[in-house]
Amino acid sequence: MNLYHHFGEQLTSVLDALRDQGVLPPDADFTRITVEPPRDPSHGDIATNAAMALAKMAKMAPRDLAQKITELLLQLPDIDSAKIAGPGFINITIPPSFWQKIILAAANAEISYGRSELGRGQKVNVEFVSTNPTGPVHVGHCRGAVFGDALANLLDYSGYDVTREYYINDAGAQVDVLARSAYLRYLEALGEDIGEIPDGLYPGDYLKPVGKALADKFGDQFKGQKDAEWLAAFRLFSIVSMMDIIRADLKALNVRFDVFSSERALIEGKVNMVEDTIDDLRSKGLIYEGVLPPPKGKLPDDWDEREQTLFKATEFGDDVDRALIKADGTYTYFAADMAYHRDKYRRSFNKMIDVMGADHSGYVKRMKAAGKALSDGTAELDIKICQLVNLVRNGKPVKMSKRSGSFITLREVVDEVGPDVVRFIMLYRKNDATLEFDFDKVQEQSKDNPVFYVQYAHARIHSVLYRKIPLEMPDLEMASFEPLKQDLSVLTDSGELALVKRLAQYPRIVEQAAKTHEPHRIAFYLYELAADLHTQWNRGTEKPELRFISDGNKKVTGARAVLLLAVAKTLASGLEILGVHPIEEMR
RNA sequence: GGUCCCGUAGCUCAGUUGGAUAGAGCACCAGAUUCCUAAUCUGGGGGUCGCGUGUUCGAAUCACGCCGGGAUCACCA
Repeated sequence: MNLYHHFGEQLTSVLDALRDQGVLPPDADFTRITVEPPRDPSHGDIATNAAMALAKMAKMAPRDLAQKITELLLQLPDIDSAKIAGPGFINITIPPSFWQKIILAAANAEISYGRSELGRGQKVNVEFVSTNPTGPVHVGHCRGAVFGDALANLLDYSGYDVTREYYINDAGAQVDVLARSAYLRYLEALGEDIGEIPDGLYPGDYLKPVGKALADKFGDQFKGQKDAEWLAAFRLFSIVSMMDIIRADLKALNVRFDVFSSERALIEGKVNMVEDTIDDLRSKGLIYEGVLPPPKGKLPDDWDEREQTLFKATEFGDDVDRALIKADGTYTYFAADMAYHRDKYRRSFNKMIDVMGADHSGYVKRMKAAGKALSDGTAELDIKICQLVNLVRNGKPVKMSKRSGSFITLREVVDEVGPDVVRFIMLYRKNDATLEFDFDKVQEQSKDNPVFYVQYAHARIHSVLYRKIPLEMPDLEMASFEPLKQDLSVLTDSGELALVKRLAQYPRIVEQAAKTHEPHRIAFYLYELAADLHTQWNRGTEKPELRFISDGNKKVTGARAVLLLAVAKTLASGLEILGVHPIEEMR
């Protein structure tokens, strides 16, 4: 039940009528018309710019056209008043009966109030995390993991057919390093003294169990053998082990995937898909052998000018053409990624979203160029960049040193503060703004902590509906409670109406968040809804007649219970999109 | 130097995809409150939306140019 869609349709019917009357030209364009809440609530419930947007086409002054529109609007049901304001805005107010419908829509368990059919079942692929399978998930990937998961939830909630996908980068040099590191641990498990892990190999303890497992599996048959003997087997075994760890790490954060795609499989399958992709592009005239100009400004000291196989990325908006084959003859990461995106496209994903870290921002243009080239412009590829997260403890930034292996893992953070806190905080900021994660603040049980604040609102309602009401007003016990039979016309207090109006915004917020691929909008909305709830709760301490449980007044309490139910369900719905549990009591 | 992101109240940040007098939290100031529907409440001050030009009925929002901060910059992933 989207208020603004409803009245948008009403408005369209009025405009159609005006077109039939000849007031508007037959080809009048309605696309610039908005139907939205006015910034200042005193202006009314709904505002439209229709008269201003159409004034030129109608060859009328905006206010004169507004007059014609309002006359027809006032003949419609569910419109109390329609007034012309300012340069030609039309401000509409709607009657209490309509607000009551919204409360019921939100309170009714049968309807998912915020869901929409925006996506119309369209397939969308959300690719995220996609970290190298060389160790546990680093805390730096936390944000992308949460963002991608929440975005997928959001799109699913908005009527898309969503696939969550992880691209395993198991074909580059790193996985060879992984295999060599595992080999050392294998020797260690066989009782050899391996000393310090040499520079350039992965030093982490997490490879010890892998070494042990390899020793159990292969015995000492590879001891002292050349790497050609064992490299491939060790690589495969290690990658599988690392993916087990990564999957478990992500699960701890309640992040889930539908599909794991392997980069190596693209190259080593029956058809070499990377080669196939390059052939494809070549037949479109988008591949050539050439020499790239060195980067402008400072020249890398080991700059080596040479001819390479290049993709004409500049034809699709990139700044330079991009290399596909490395000096050693293997494919670049980009070449494989093109093949991968072509694969997604061929799996009929016309809508793709890649979630990347800030360190990949330089990669966006070439990937978008690739998306256009591979789909002949028919695929929509959006790339979301998650900015850095700065960890803070005791008021000081947490320093991390990759070299010593003392990096902080996703698992450590989740174990310390819990998945709900990590998720909410990561989403309580726009994805392209840097974020501060303060271990002390995010665990604080006070209203300064937005996670606590929102969850507390939900718990408070639960306490009224499921603890207090059964004690004080057994007739309204939730098990047999019937929202439809309550008289909502008694909800007239300003704080109650504020809650209702906030509830009415929810479908619109979800829709905007889905359209812009910005789940943080949900988090901010939930904070505001929680604030309205807490405010009304607090007013009850001053004025007992405003308490949700009104002494001895079953009628009022019943109506307020419907409102609380609506607020709780909306909070739970939004939290569910964010992947945060709507807890029922504070511990 | 190129590219991308950011710049909004003292601080941390929203800002309805171009709308009316730009918002919230913290901090600050002034009151209330020791009560319980547990983990305060109410009110207030505070702004050149980095700067400038342009686009139009209308700009924090769009375009271009500067300034400041961050990320990144053949071949890695």
